[in-house]
Amino acid sequence: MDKTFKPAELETRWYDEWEAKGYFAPQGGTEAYSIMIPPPNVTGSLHMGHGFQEAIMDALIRYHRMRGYNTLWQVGTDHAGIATQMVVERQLAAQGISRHDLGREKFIEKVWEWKEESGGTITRQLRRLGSSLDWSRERFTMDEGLSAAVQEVFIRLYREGLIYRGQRLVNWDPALHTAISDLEVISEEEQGHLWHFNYPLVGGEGHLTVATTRPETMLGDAAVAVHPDDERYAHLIGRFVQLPLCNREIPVIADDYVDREFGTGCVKITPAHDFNDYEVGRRHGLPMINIFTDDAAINDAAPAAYQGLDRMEARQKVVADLDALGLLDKVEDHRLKVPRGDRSNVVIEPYLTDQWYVDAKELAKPAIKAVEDGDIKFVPKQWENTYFAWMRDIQDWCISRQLWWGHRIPAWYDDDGKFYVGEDEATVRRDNALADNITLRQDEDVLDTWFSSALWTFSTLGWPEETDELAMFHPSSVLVTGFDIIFFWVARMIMMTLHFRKEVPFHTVYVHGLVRDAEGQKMSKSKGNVIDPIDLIDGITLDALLEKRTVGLMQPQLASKIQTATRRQFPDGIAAYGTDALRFTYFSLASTGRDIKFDIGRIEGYRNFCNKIWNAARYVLMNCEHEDCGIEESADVELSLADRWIIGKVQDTAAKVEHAISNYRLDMASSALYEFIWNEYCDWYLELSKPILWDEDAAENAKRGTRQTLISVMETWLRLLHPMMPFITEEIWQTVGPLAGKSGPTIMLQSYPQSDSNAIDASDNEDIEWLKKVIIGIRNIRGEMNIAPGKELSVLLRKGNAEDRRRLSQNSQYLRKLAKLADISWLEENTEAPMAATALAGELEILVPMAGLIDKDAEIVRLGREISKLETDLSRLRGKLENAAFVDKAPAAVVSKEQEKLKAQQQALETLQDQLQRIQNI
RNA sequence: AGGACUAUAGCUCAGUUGGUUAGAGCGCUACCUUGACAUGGUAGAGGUCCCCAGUUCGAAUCUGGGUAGUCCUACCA
Repeated sequence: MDKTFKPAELETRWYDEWEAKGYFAPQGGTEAYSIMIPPPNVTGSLHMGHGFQEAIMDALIRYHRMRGYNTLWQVGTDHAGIATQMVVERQLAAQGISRHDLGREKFIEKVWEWKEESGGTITRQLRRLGSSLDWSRERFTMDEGLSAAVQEVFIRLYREGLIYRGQRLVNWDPALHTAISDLEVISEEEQGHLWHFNYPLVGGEGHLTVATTRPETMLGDAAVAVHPDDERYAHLIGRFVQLPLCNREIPVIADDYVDREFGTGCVKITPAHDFNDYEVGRRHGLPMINIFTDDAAINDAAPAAYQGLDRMEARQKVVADLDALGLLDKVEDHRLKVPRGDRSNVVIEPYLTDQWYVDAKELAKPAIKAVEDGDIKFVPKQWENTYFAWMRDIQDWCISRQLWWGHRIPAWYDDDGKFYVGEDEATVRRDNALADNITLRQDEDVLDTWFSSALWTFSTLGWPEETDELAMFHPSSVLVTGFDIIFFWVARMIMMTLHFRKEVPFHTVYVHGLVRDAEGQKMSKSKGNVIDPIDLIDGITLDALLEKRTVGLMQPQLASKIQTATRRQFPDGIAAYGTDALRFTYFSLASTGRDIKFDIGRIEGYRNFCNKIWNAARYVLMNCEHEDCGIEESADVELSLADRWIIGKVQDTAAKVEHAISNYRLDMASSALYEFIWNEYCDWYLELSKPILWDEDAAENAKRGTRQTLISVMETWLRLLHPMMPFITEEIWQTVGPLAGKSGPTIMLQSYPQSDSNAIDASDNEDIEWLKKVIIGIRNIRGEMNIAPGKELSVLLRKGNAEDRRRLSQNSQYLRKLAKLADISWLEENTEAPMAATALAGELEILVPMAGLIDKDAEIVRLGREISKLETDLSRLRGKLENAAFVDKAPAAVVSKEQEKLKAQQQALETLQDQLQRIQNI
């Protein structure tokens, strides 16, 4: 084995082998465990959030697979309607072509080409992460099977009256020319203005002043509203005002939607261009005057002077014209929330169109109940509130999109605009007895991407067929996802699955945090702070990283700023840390209810951990390979104290890991393993094994026992660690496994260690703790007194009880070796102790004679520090115990524990004070 | 406007039902290339657990009120 761990080569080697041998496929068994991957965008690439999420899922999957569940991790990708179409359109635009130049059919061909070309990126990256996905069942949301499921769901919902077509105000994206759902609109506060206009009253005297942030919409005004109880305007209700620029008269109406306190208390009502006004308009039977084209330019419903102007040009002209007429009262600065499309980033317009809707209210009812009843649990639980809040006030879901890439809506129109829903044109004709001479044309629109993702848990398993996979793996065990798509995806999956399967899609929703950069900023291309997980695995030079972060920016002027920041943060680029280190970093940060600030220092630490593991294996193999490790049942072995202790410790660790994973606390599982492997197994046990293995006088069965323990405990923790660090554990296990008597082609399919508390012996633990205390006491003196590490010491022991004597007699070998002692012996009663530095282990006094080694003043300082620590501690303890209320009311066990502590500390203090005095008196 | 989350060492974070001397990693200081490992070892320094009040014998932990930050939802023209 190499001296340092080199992940690159063995990772791909093992992944290829696992995949080729089919280990990722379900292995059979009666109890199922399944996870459906949140399908990434087929043309996308992996980001840190994916990396985090996949790592969590893979650990859960590997853990359950090893525990003998029939385990399926369903893989697949999403067609991501708008996102993908935009990419292809942008490519075409670079060649000066629009999708309309190509026509629908040709354009869709292009998209499929692009999918074939780029679709492998993300799946390749998923493999690099070690994800044990069942590639043999890979699905795509526009597969034949999934498309059939989409169609089935649409038609059935339509027939049940849960999908309908209607004319409503929608969020219209004037750049993409499509409706989008409320969730796809991002509203953020921006600086704007509030314009105050005077609308003259019809019949002469005076005017009403209205305020607006969007002056151009006045061209579509249908009324002015005041509050019904507003005395200022009560007498005007029912009269008319002259709508300037338009030569129309519009009524003054009363509606309690109006806030009397805001502005003038008069609101212009534009029913076709504002969601609130739309409702007011409906209540009052006002005309819906649409003044926009699809591009949000002014259409011919407006006065000729404005027709054809873009909305922003129209805004300026309206303001200028009103000003010219003396009707502009004033302009104020005003902060307002501006709605923008999450993809296009252009300002969204409320726009009156015909669209398809899902009656979400109806579907939400059982979906709410499922969570209320605990059929679905959120981890952490607080997300249930978020879910309820949204579901209880859910709005109908606009599912049609005016795009070409997606599932086309299975509806056909005749020339009268009458529509028919069905599988295909022929079926529609037949079912509706439509003559051949009636022309039918299919709805041009496609469905929202999330419509097909909502069916993901069951459509991937073959629904609407009742397949064996559905029976076995549905409902899935857990959904691992970010909170950002609880509404987009999680809620809709719950609704659709309950409706069509009458069962939940998953039993648990594990919601993880967002991965942010070191400053806590969201990672985004435009911020130039994106880290590609693959670059953490393979490493990347500074130049390549700079290139990656600045190429293809939407706003190229940001490039130099990004370069500066990148150079500052990664002056030498990024080192190659390997997949296992990256995964372990994710786990260590996966605590609940908290976003992750990605700190490069963490991954470095876990890279070192990999190296530690590697070298521990080298040590173990060096001592065990080609040696008798006592793997036969009948082997004559004697286990040392250290052997028995570490065997217990690994069981203890197994219990901790099991508990942590069952609570989705992968951070706790990872830290339990880290601490055990590094601080117990490597730091102590490997050291404790040396006195036996290297002692020529040691009995053969004792050596055999230690070898057996070395190898079997390592083999056990390799399996414990495998779900988190699949590669390094597999590589080492290949050699270690057989030496421990295990057979099988891969660690992946070995059984997961089940903790056995019988293996834990309390008195062995105490003995080792005692040993550690004595060794640390001596090392402390050594370190503080600057005694050369190689210098062998002669140490005396004093006081102490029978247990101390027993422990010394049984463990002096360990002490000599680990504390580098020439000699350790008891100071006989009545013998004068030499001048010495002192350490304490309970009652036991450990004396390191000073002769020539120790500086008197330094020891005085050291003792002084120890003493003052004890004194602070003691005064706190005394205060507590002198408090009658504490002694009376606290549980007896707590009180006696404090009393014992007090006693021990007092004794320690006295000892040290004596010692200090003696030294001072020299 | 409503709601959620966060605040612990210089940095990134643990701390499960209130009882620890408040922990880890990184960083820092000193010493050390000892036959697994300098991507290492040994020892050490470093904390007003955001602030204020309350409950309690006892609060980092529970309650209330602040402060700061992050986010979600709904929005006033």
